[in-house]
Amino acid sequence: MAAQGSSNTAQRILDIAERLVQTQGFNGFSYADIAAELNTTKASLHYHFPTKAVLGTELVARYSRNFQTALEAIEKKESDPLQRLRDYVALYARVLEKDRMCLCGMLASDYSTLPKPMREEVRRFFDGNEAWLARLLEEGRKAHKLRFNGAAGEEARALIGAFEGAMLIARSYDDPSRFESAANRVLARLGEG
Amino acid sequence: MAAQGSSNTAQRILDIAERLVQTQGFNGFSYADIAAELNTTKASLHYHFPTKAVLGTELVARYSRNFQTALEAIEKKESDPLQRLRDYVALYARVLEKDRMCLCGMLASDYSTLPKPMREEVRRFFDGNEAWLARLLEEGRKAHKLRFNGAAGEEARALIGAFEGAMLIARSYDDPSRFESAANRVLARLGEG
DNA sequence: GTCTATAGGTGGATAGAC
DNA sequence: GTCTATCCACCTATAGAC
Repeated sequence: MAAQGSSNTAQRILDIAERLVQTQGFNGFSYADIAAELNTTKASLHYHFPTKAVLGTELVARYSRNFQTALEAIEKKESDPLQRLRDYVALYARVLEKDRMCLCGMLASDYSTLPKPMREEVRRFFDGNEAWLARLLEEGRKAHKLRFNGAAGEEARALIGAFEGAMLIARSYDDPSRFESAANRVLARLGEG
Repeated sequence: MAAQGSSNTAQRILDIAERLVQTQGFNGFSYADIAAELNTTKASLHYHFPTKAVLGTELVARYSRNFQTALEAIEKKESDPLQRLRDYVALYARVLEKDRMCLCGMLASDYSTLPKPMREEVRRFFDGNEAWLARLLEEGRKAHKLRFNGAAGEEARALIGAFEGAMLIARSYDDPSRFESAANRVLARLGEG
C-alpha cells in the first residue's frame, strides 16, 4: 500500500545517498556507488527511484522533515532562548562530527546543476530554518535574553550563513573545532548583556 | 621560454575554467565544456594542461595570487581599518555580482573529491585570508576602531566563514542583497563604539 | 523486487598526423 | 600547437527474464 519511496529498501537507499551527497556533493556520487554498498544492482535502485532527480528530491524533502522535527523537539523542551540556540548549533555540530556537510549547504554549492524540484526543496529548507530562528531571536530579544540589532529575519539569515560557512571550511581542515569556535563566538555575542 | 601554463592560450583556458568551477564546481565541468567555448578541441587543452588535476591546481594558485594582490592593494590605500574591512567585503561582493561563488568556497564543498595538490592550495588560500584579516582586526582593535572579543585569529576565521556561507546561500536565491545584508550586519557590529 | 544485459552518452586521457 | 581518431571507464536509464 505504501508508496515505493517509503519502503525499507528505499529508506536504506536514501540513507546511503544522503551520506554520499553530504560528503561528495550531488554530482559526486552515482547509482553504482549506492548499489555497491547495498550489495545490489543499479537496475534495482531504479525500481525504487526511477531517476536521480527523483531520488535527490525525496532526499532533500526527507532531510527537511527530519530537521523540522528536530527543531520542534528543541521547542518542546521550553528551555531559555540562548539554550535553544545552543541546541540549534548542536544540530550542525552533530552532522560535522560524522564528517559530513549540511545536506542543503552542500546542495547550495551544486545549486546551478540541480533539477528544479531539488532547488525548490533546498530553498524550502533554508526558509524553514530562517523562520524558526527568527521567531526564536525575536522572542529572546523581547525577554532580554538575546541581544542583536535590526530585523530578526535578517539576523537569522546571517546566522545560518555563518554556520553553514563555518561548517564548510571546517571540513576542509578536517577540524570540527573550527566550527565550534566560530559558533561559540556567535552565541557569546548574542548572549551578552 | 615561458612554461606552458603561462601562455596566452593557457590563460584563456584558465579564465573559462575558473568561471565554470565557480558556478558549477570542480566536478561540474569538463574539458569538452572549455573546448566548446574556446572553439578548439579537448586534445588541444591537454597540451596546455595534461590532466584536470594540473589545471585545477594552477587555477587555485592563480586565484590565490590575484586575491593576495587585491589584499595588498587595499593595504596600500592606508584607509582606516573599518574601510579596509569594507573593501575586503567588496572583493566577495564583486564575485557574487558575476553570479559566481568564491573559487575556494566552491572547492571547499568539493574538497573530499579533490586531488591532494588542489587541497593544499585551497587551504593556503584560507590561511592567507585569515592571516591578513587577523592583522587588520588586531590593528583596528588597538586603534579603537574595531570592536570584538577574544583572539583576532579566531574572529578572522569566523568572519571568513560568515562571508563564504552568506555567499553560498545568496547564490541559491539568486539574490546578492542577501550577502550584502549579512556582511553589513557584521561590519556594523565590528564598527560599533 | 531483483536480476542480466545493454543502450546511448560523456568523462579524462593518449597516439600520431599535420 | 592544434587536429582527428580512438580508448576505456563511467554515467543514467531501460528492456525483459525470473
